[in-house]
Amino acid sequence: MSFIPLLPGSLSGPPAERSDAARNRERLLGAARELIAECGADALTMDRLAERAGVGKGTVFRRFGSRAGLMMTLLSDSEAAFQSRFMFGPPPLGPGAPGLERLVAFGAERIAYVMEHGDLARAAEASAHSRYEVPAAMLWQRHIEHLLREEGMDADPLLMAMSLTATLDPDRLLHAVRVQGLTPERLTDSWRELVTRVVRGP
Amino acid sequence: MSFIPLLPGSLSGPPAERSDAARNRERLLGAARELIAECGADALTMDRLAERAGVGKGTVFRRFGSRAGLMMTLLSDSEAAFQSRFMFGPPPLGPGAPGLERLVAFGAERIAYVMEHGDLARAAEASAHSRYEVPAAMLWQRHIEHLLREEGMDADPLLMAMSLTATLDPDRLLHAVRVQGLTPERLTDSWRELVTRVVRGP
DNA sequence: ATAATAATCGGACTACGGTCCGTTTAGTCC
DNA sequence: GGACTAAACGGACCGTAGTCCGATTATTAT
Repeated sequence: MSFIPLLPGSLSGPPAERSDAARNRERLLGAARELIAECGADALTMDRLAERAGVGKGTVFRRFGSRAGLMMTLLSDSEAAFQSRFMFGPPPLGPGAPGLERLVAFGAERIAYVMEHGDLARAAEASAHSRYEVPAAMLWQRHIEHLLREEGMDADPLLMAMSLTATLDPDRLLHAVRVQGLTPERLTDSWRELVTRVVRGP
Repeated sequence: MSFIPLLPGSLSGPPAERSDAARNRERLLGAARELIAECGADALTMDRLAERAGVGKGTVFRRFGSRAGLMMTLLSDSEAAFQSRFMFGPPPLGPGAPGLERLVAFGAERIAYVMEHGDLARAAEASAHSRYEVPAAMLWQRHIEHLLREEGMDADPLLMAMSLTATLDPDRLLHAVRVQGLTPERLTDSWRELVTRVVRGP
């Protein structure tokens, strides 16, 4: 018998997850990916998901809280990868390059990210209350603010970061590309112009 | 008998509105204003509105198409006033002032507008499909684009206008003020900084 | 006035996100 | 193994936006 639990057991974290709960979470994530592959993220309803996964509707909501929460869970891997790239990865996205170059790279990567995971990202932030309190969104904004300060931005970096973040909103970007027919390259070029002008004061 | 109809009759416009339809539209608008005055725009549901106005639910939707359409109708007066102010009114908002000053004034007025009609504006653009194809929003964006060109903006004025428009999104502005506790003055100052930097290239 | 017609009306109906609560079951302690 | 407890389960239920279609009514021509 071991007195010391060998791995994530009862050490201060949430009291672990019951086995049936874990099993159902996997089932649900699998079913969600299937449905999205078949019909797209927009067509995924919580009822269909529950049916496909063979669980009750209540279970879906207990696991993910809301439709947006489910979408965030589905995105969490690529989201975490993105975060670690701009926080710890190689320049110009990661630390080591000048702030302006990092800002440009950040926008470019973010636009590419939205082009790839667009519908999911949109669905993930389409929550009724507060699309702006999603931890990921707050992190991006603080990151932009940090880079602005690093570049000597004197005029209210918080609000400048907010404006720049608004430019990268998935909903807007997807509309620009899918409805207006603009190319991602053009969006990226415009982002470069924008941040350059904002950083270099008038 | 008169061969020529004396007023808005059958002259090319929509074939006029039946009297009961007009009466019901007035009833509905009145009831909507009452409900909003009592409980706020967010608490206005189409069922309650129909009940208060004493009409069927179908009538509400035939008149306004959707909840967002109703909100747009409620806003149309102040919206039209705003539009004519920045298109034909006195400087610095209207023509006569330099483009940059007009841009600054536009943002300031828009922020004030959102502070006053915020919930309505948010509800009006919260339509499922395409919040960006609302005629009013497209007009603002083209106006900003026009002012940018006037100031000699060389770098993709259309997308720069899109970014600036994103900054003025009612949802974001309301969140900044009501949740984050920022003051409208601070938003206005930041807008001034932003457009100044964007217009004066690097 | 009457009939014909086309628009309007009303409310039952659907789809969806989200909640609630009585029932079941996994983990634990004896 | 058996009893106990807290968590998980499931699906009935709710509120809401939006649709549909048979019944109604304003309007116009005769």
